[in-house]
Amino acid sequence: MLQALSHLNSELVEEIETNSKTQEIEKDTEILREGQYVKVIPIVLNGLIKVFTRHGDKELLLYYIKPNESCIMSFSASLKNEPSKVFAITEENTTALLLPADQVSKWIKQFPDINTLFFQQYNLRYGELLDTIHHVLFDKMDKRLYDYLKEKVKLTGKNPLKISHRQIANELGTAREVISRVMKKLETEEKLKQHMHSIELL
Amino acid sequence: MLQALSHLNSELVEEIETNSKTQEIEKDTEILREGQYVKVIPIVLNGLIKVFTRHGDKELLLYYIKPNESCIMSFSASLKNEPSKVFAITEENTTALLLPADQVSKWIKQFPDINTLFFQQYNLRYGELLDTIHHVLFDKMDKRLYDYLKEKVKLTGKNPLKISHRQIANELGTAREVISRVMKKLETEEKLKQHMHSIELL
DNA sequence: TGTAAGTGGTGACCATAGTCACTGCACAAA
DNA sequence: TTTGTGCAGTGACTATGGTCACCACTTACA
Repeated sequence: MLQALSHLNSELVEEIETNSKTQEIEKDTEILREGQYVKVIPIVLNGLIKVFTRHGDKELLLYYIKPNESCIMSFSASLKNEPSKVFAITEENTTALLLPADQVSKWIKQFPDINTLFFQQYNLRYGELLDTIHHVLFDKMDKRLYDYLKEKVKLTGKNPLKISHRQIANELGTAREVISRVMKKLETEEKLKQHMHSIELL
Repeated sequence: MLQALSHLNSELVEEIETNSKTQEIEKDTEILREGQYVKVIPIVLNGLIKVFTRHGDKELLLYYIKPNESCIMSFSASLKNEPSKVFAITEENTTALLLPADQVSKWIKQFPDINTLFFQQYNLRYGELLDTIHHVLFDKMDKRLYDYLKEKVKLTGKNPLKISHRQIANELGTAREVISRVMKKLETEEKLKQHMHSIELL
């Protein structure tokens, strides 16, 4: 049985399993475009989905959807039949369980248990957005970059990371040159602090 | 009957009315402190609640809870018995309906209809946080200040606004001097544009 | 093998806004 | 009247980071 659903009513789990389909999604697939209407709620089984926002040609990473989490904001969007305000893209090859939005509305009434799970997911995203705000407003680039790299290594399990300065700049909403500069600064600083040697690029 | 609840099951409305109490809260009352555990979910009947976050001695306005809205994040916090990550303060004299958190958990299972309302509230807050992120990261101070003033006039219905530069600076997460400067710049600019004359301070 | 595209490094410059220090002003309490 | 307190205005300085121009290096592929 699916671990993500392990604490739910078995009747509901059966419903979910018969009405949803598991899908393999290749790395770097855009699965949600801003302004798009949402018809499925994905639950990540494994892999990693990146959620971000855009403004002109600047982007900003909002958070990742990790295994056993769902992209709950899809659901809100689907509820009001509103277009999405964010983008989502697979950061790794990802397997996801796709719940049809209309079914989910039904299940919610039929199996109120599922709500606890949904509320938790909402809460999680709210907290992550709040963290993002703190980073953007209160932290300098050096701290933002350092935290970003640490998080990335932790999430992907990859070290060295395979990512270009340009990509990093996008995700942090800044320019490539800035990343170059700050990266260099971090490297020299961190040699002293004995931290940085555990994170490498390329 | 309460307008906020008008589209709910009448049995539920009765439950709510007998188990919740309406409370008058005076302007400038701190109703939620960061790190506090949450036991009631307020629904604003009239007045205005300001929700903000803090980092050191810097603050940032996140959003307002307007009449017929609820502070849904309280609920998430109460669910996991987690401390709150934000602050809330009444911006005006406010009347709120206080739903006991433990009762709400029960109602959710008993009256699944209430979920639609909750999900909508979540969605609203998520969207507002996203807007806040956009303002902070993508907009310059002049635009941020202008939008802030417009919004404030709209919400409070007061013009001229009674608010000090210091307060504005707090809510925008910047310094008083910056507000002074930008305010002056806006005033001269806006005389030309024929916009600003509709918003005044003091 | 030569060319194009992508990547990173770097110096110079600029704009925004955060900080500091000080002024003047209004109002209220002593 | 004097004094204290809070608010606003302002010039000077600084720091951060965004922008521009350009170079060097690698890789792919035509």
